[in-house]
Amino acid sequence: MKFLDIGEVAERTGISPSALRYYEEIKLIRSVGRHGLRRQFDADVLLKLSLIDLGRLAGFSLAEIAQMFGQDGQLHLPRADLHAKADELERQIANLRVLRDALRHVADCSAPTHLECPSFRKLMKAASSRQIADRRSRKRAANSVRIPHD
Amino acid sequence: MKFLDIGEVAERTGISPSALRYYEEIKLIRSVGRHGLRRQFDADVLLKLSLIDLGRLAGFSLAEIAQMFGQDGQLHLPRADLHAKADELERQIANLRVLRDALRHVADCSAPTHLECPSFRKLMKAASSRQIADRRSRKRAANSVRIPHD
DNA sequence: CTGCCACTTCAAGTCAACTTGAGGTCAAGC
DNA sequence: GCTTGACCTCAAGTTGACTTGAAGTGGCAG
Repeated sequence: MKFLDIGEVAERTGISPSALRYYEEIKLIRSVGRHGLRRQFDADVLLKLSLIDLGRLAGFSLAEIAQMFGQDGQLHLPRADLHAKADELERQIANLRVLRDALRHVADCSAPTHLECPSFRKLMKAASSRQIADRRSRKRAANSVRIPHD
Repeated sequence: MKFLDIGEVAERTGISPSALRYYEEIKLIRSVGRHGLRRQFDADVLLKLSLIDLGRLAGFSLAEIAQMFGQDGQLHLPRADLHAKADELERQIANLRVLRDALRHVADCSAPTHLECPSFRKLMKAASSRQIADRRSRKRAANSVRIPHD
């Protein structure tokens, strides 16, 4: 079988070796064994790292991501939770769209002071109510996360 | 005029007083003066904080956000830069959509091991090539950011 | 058999973004 | 005039996610 050295994994994923060691230390990924001293990774770690990277991009912490993978390493969460996460992403996407639109607006409308431009304020107003709601639900979520003892 | 105490700003935005002081310290926001010891904020800081929060959600660092506001405190960047930021957001939104779809897929398709489900792998494959490109462009962006000395 | 070099460990350092704590101030209400 | 409570400063601490550095190891090419 063809296993991967840490260097190869690093190169293929763009994640540094030290980060990969760190990920293994916190049990986010697993190496399948050693060749001499060297960790050997199974090729499917690449897929997992894609997923991890995607999760980080989405603003999840490594701890949250670790939770999404069960302790067996498979993606494995109650359906309801997965849909909840997806909904959370949905809201975040909406927020990003607001920000994107705001940036485009600023680039194009270029009134002297945007904080006073009515259509800009309107854009922001719509966003800010949602933001506060998000923040509250995030807090709730954070509080409700009970990390099971190892 | 009706100015706002830090406590009121905190309550209306959901951002803690200590965070607000920190934001002021790094010159991300400004108070208009003092009432005794107490900072007084103009009401428009609320809008600015909305924008800041939105930016953070989008994954920008406070330093990056500070750059988007000029040193005069107004949103004020060359058009091209704004559009570039917007494009970056666009890509990020696309990534989030992939993640969202991946989560929904896992919730619904529930094959025993997702890492082997072909439609799932396909989803990931599409994402991972983009991720690596993103990472590279981020690196470039980070390197090209030269913080002007105060 | 000898080097080389990509790996290894472990402790400590770094950075962003805050939070916490100790000790102080001051305007407003009683 | 005194208390109260929301603010203040400043230094130090915290958390997450790594990075860096020093000192060591071991498979493999020559």
